[in-house]
Parts: sequence; structure tokens; C-alpha cells
Amino acid sequence: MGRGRVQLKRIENKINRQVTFSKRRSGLLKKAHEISVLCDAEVALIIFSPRGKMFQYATDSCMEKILEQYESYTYEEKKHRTVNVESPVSLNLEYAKLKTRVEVLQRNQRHYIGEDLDSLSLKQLQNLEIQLDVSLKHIRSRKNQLIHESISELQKRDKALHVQNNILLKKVKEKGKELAQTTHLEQQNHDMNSSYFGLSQPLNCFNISEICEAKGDKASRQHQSSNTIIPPWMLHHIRG
Amino acid sequence: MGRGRVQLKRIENKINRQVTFSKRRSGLLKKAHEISVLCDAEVALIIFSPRGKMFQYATDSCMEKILEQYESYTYEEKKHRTVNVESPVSLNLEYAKLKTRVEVLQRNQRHYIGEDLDSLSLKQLQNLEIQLDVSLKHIRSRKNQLIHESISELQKRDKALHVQNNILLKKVKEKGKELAQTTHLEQQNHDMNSSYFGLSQPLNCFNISEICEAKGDKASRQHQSSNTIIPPWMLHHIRG
DNA sequence: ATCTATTCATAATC
DNA sequence: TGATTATGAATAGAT
Repeated sequence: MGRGRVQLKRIENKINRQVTFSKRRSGLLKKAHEISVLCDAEVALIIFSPRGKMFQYATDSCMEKILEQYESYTYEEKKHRTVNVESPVSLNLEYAKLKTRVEVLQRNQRHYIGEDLDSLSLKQLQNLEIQLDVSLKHIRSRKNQLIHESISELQKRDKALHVQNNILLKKVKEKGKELAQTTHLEQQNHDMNSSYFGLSQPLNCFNISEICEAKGDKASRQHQSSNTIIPPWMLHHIRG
Repeated sequence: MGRGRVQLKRIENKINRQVTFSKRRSGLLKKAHEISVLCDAEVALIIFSPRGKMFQYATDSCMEKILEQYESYTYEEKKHRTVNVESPVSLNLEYAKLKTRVEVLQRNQRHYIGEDLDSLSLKQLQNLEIQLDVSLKHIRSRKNQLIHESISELQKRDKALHVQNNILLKKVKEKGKELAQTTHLEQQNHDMNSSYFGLSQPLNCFNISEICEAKGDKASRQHQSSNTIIPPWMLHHIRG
């Protein structure tokens, strides 16, 4: 860029080096910000000038949070194994780090539940809003998945009950025939009609909840309430 | 760069966002390396993709060293004072407690951002959904408040500028009259027209952001981008 | 992944 | 420092 190709080696001229540092630094910060916004990435950028002056960029102005993420990403195992053996001096350090982490997490949590919002900038509020919208999408999607699973499970049960019902029906008929050989025909017919309990309501699953509750245990926590978004029998079914 | 100007806002198309992330990430890492070599600077760059994958660059491959520098630059006092007084025995216990707390908080946090939902029951998912709906209500309400505040503040400024402008206009006219007593009328009219600089753009605050950047520190993270949902000058205004 | 038309960043210069 | 400009880089969109 600029007049002439640049070689990737230390710029010897002190003035040029300083100027280039200043220019490229702002360029780098800008690009860090851009990728952060454009691609929804979290970026932490720290630059020390040769003289030790610091410059930084962090997505959402939250450097600590990103550094914590880095630590947990890199040193996950190391921490858990080493801490207990090390000298109390470093334990102090680890403890301090953890405490900071807890503070950060707690602050975030309060933001996620819509509290302490006064400390957030408009930008941060917007990011939070976008994040929660995404979260809700995931949550609803997962909910639907569970519901669909439970429905197909119930349909399977329904089928099984049908089969069983048919078998029972056949047995009843057989018994009927046997009886016919020892009693009058009119008596036989009367029995048939009153003992037929079969397929008139095969898909009315709502009554299943009563069956489940009769079984006792966890099912009884879900009381009948046809006004909730999800019928309670479905909840029970998923828990089992 | 590329076909067409780029807007500084989240790329909505998932594929494009991912591709751009990949391209810009390598660009950013390259530039971080370049400034490090060319200008003898120390650079630490950490990037998390939206899905949590990490990428990093550090001068001399020594991330920890640079992060320590950062910590000492920022938190010099804070850490060293708080912890050293406690007894080492209870410290271990406290540390374990904290660790558990961190784990719980982390798990919750993942739920809030819509991850790890498989471990939740339907009931829990519903509670989460309700919670996040409430959160979003609060967040949007707070956002609106901030926006309204900033608008009325700007209106106040606008008014003040109008008043000032009118005063200046009067003064100009007075000067004009004075001049009329010593010069020809045509000369007077000419002055009037050319020195009037009044109300054509009373609300153009965009240059304020540049003033803030000149002040250094945190303000410089917000770069000029007239294409974000909220103009940067408004963001700054609210932060200040 | 590869290829271009564009826009961007910036080295040199003032 | 700050602005300008010629030039090489980066990259968005298409393939």
C-alpha cells in the first residue's frame, strides 16, 4: 500500500517507524472494530508501542470478559490440575482471577435478566437485544422439537393401544362364540353390545393424562390445566 | 474494498457473514503481525467467532506475557490488595466454592445465550423463554429512554444554537446599518449576504466524534460509521 | 477456492 | 502533526 511495496522487516528510520506505527495502529483498531460489528465476533486487541504506551480495542468495551474467555479456552485443563498443588501465593492470584470472573458473570447475568441496564450504553443494549432475540429463537426451536418428539411418541402409543384393543376385541368375540354354544342367541347379542369398549375415541389423547396420573409418582405434579401453552400431559410425557 | 461500499453493521446473511469473517480474520491477523514487525510493537489479538471458536495472534507467540502487561497496566492496585490478607486454609475452601459458583454461572449464561438447551426440560425452557421476554421488554424500554433523552438533549442544543444565531444575525444587521452611515447602500447589501452563515445545518453533530477521538482513551473505540442503526454521534452523546 | 472490480489503507511527500 | 496523492492491498460479490 502506498508508494512502493513494503518489506516485512523492522523500519529502521525512527521517524518513519513512529509515523507508520501511528497510521497502522488506527487502521488495525478500525479493522478490529469492523470485523467485530460485521461478523458478530468478539475481538480483543492490545498494542504496546515500543516505548510501552498501550492502545486497546475490545468488542463491547469489555476487555476483561474476552480475556477471561481466552483463559478458559486455553488453560482449561491446566488450571484444574495445577492449582491444588501450587504454592499459596499463586493460589491467591487464581482466587483473584476467579473472583473477577464471578463478578463479570454476575454482571452479565443481571443484564440477561433485564436488570442493571442503566450501566449499559445504547450500543451495548442493542447487542444485548440482538443476543436475546437469537437466544429466544433457539429456545423456541428446541421447545418445538421436544413437543414434536412427544407427539410422535404419543402416536406410537396410540397405535399400540389400537393393536391391543383389536386383540382384546377378538378375544371377546371368541368368548362370545363359546358362550353361544351353551346359551341362547339373544343373550349372546346383549353381552356383545355392552362389553364393547373399543375404538370410538382412539385419538383423544387428553384422557391419557388420567391414566398417567393413576400410575402415581411424578405425573401427579402436573395437574389438569387446559389453559397453559402446552398441555400438562405432554409435559409429563417428556419428563418420563 | 471489493464490489460496493460496505456498511458498518452486522451482515445478516449467515453465509456471507461467515465468509467475510474468515477473510477479514486472516487480514486482521496479517496486519497485526505486520505492525508488530515493522514498528517493533507488541501486539496481542484474540478473536472469537460467533460460535466461540478462537483465533489469536501474539508478538513472539507470547500471549500471556502481553496479557500480563495489560493487566499490570490496568489493574495495578486492585488485585494485589484484596486477597493477601486471608488465611491460606480457608482460601482453598473459598476457592472451591468460587469455582462451583463460576460453573453454575457459566451454565446459566450459556442458557441465556441459547446454547446447551438439550439439558433443559420443556418446563425449564418455558421459564427461560418467559424470562427472556421480560428481559427484552426492559431492554427495549431502557433503549427508548436513552434515545428519547438524547433527542431532547439535541433539541435543546438546537434551540440554543438558533438563539445564538439570531443574536449574531442581529449584530450583523447592526454592523450593516453602521456601515450604511459611512458607505454606499449597495456595498452594505453585499456584506449582508456573504456573512450570513445561519441555520442551514443546525443539527450536524457528526464532527463531535472526532473531537472525542482526539481525547484518546475509550472514546477512540467508536469509529465513524454513519451507517450503523444509531449514528455514532448519538452513541457518544449518550455515553458522555 | 479462485477471480476481479472496487474500495481502502497507507508510504511518500509536502 | 495534518493533508494529499499515487499506489499496492484487501476484499465483496460472483463464479
